[in-house]
Amino acid sequence: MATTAKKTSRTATREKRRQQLIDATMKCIARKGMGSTTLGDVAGEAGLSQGIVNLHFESKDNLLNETLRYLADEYKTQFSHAYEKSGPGAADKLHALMKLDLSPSVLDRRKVAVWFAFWGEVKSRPIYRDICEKSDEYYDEIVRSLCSQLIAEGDYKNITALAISTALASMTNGMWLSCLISPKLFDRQNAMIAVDEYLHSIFPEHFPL
Amino acid sequence: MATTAKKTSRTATREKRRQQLIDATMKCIARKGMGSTTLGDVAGEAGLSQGIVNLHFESKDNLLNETLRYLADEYKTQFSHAYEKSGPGAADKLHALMKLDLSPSVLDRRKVAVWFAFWGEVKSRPIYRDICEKSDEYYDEIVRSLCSQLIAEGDYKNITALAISTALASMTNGMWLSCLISPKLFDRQNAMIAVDEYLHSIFPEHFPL
Amino acid sequence: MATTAKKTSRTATREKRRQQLIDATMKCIARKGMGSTTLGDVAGEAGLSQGIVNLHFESKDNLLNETLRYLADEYKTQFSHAYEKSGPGAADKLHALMKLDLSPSVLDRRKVAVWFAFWGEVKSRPIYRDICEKSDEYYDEIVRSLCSQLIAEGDYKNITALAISTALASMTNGMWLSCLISPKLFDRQNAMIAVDEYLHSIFPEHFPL
Amino acid sequence: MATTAKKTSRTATREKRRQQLIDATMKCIARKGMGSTTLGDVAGEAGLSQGIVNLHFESKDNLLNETLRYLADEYKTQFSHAYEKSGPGAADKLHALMKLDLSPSVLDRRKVAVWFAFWGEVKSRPIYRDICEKSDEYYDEIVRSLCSQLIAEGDYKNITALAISTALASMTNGMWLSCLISPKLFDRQNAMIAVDEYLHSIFPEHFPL
DNA sequence: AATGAATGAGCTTTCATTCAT
DNA sequence: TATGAATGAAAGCTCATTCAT
Repeated sequence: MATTAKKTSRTATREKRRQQLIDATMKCIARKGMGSTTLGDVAGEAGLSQGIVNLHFESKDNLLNETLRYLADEYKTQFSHAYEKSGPGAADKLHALMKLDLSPSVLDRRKVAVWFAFWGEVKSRPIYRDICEKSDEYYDEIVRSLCSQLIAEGDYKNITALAISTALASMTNGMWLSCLISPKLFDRQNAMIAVDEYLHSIFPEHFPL
Repeated sequence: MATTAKKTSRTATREKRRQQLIDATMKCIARKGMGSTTLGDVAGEAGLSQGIVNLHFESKDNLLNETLRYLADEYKTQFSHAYEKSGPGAADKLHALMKLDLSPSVLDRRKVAVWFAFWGEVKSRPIYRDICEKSDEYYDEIVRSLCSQLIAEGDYKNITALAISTALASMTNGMWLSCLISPKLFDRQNAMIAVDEYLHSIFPEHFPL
Repeated sequence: MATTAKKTSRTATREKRRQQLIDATMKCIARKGMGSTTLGDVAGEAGLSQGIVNLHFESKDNLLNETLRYLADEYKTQFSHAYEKSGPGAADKLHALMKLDLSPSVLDRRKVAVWFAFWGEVKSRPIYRDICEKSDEYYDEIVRSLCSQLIAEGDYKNITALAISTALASMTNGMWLSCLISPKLFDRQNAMIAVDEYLHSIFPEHFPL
Repeated sequence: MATTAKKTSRTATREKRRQQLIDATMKCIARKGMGSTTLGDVAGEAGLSQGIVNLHFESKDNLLNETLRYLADEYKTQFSHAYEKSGPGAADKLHALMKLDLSPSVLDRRKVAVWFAFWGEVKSRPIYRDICEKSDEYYDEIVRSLCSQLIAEGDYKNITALAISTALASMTNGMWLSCLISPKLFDRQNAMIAVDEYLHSIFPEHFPL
């Protein structure tokens, strides 16, 4: 049953409007870049009027903060989901997480562009850093813990969970950059192969070819 | 060669000014971010007057293009230098290149911030993409060729040079991101260890522990 | 008279709302100044919703006009009351009126601030001028007539009622300004003394020390 | 000799530009009121472009502050001048000061409108209050001191210098209001007569009719 | 009658660019 | 070549007003 059926543009839940504007913001950033995205662009993209963003977000800065927060939350949700839904073993989970990072829903060039747009301002905007750092910490910790489990389970010597989780996280992020810069050249499959080979070479027992 | 010989004081000055302004631009971008860097900031950072940038670069867009070009050239120079100066073997060279990417002169948070600032606009500025892509291609090709050599030399099966070079390049780029976002947590040594472990696991003969 | 009799609850409500909004307007003007008072502020001060002012006053201009009219009416009421209630002689009445102008109910810094806020726009808003002028004329005429009476009654030479009423009216208005600008320094008693001394020096017979 | 003869509009002393803009600001405030004066109006009045005010004053607030400061300084200058130039006796000086307050150069309706525009915001803008208060204190002190001198010189009993100076200062300020509100009715001569009569009634020896 | 989300004109402010010196 | 005052387009933001509920 249609929840509340067709609503006119004048009435929408506060939350819905905010989400609509955040979506529009991401679209604009992906298309025009962060520096060239104006509140007018965002409003236009959402099919609403000039003042709408300030009405719902107070300021452009706040809109961008919220957009980044949404981006991080959204990723976290997918991450948690992938973690939960995957097979019970640490290897299954680790693989699922790597796969997620290279899946079309995450590694979408437009979405990646938005991430990079924010990363590009991280140094000069402490609040972006805070949000990204918190997000990364959460992610790193889980990956590291999975690596620790694998090390404990297998006969792996001379490797540290920290080094591996660092390598893995870095690798996928670096691949996002490749996708951004050389979309033509970038090959999702090859990327996945590179990850798989890495996993195999480190944890041959858990990740046979 | 004549070009590097004595230049007339006039062109020397001109070139010097441009470099001075590019340096100022990078400093500003690192400190304030790309979006907040104005031509006034750049001129001020260089200790010169308002109109100076337009005088030497015509437009802001052009200044930024030239700055990115400089950044890419500078990296290329260091890259070539590391390549030439390193031991004769492919393994030596590969290791030297990886080391370079994590060396303080390249992996400097301020410099990384500038790279990310440009990457953040790559999607919306084809010219940035062109510059970055060209740079990456050059780099990837050399790394891939080194990997190919190692594969040919050693008894490595089931691995492709492409996957490895992809992994390696991605890994260091991803590490730059960690340095940017979590400078406190980021550990250059651990990063190097992660790379070394990876190289060892892939090419155990060439990279013994 | 029917008008002041029982009103229908609807019109009563309507009148009450308008008064409530006028009161809120004066509070806002006193606190934030005329230039910074928004309809949102007024509605908020009244504990009502955004659109309420336009509903009851059509426009902001109209609200301000009505507020000034109310201010003038309110003063006129107090003025008339002071006039009627005071002793029968012209001297009594004149004194009562002067006293009123310096009484806490009239010379209240917040209220004075509102008067000055409107006076500040008098030059550019003919309607404000009209309202103020009408009010002043009424007031001046009565004071002048009282002065005339005193001159007729006493042995005062060489003075004109016009000059005196001008001086008196100006004096109290000027004192309002002192209260506005130097509330700490301003002394209501000293102000009254100044007026009394003036009256005594002009009309020694009617205003003995 | 022409100082620097005709200059183009593009080049003017910083100080001159600022003054030009302050003049334009006063004109605009007098004509349109403070609330309706935009930076565009001011720039237009000065025959310059949009951004000019922010270039020279940083912000609108600052422009207004500086305008009030100028207004106060200008008055102080005229005041000091009148004080110095007048006859040696306290009576001469006092009379000169009163006359100044009613002279066309001070009591000009446009200028008065500007004063009232600022006074209208005094309550809500502490900085305006500061400026006005400082100005008033200076003025009051001199007038009071002149009154004290007259009291000492003459055979005047039962009057305090404070009460008189309060009355005098208030009177002229109040007359400004009359001029603002009822320019048609307001009569400079009658105003001066009112002041003179007052002075005569208080200090008959010093101010004979 | 009352609400409050939405509008859009108009404001202040910023800043790349121009240009007289 | 360099300066820096001036320009003016464009941005973010405010707010009186409208209107569906």
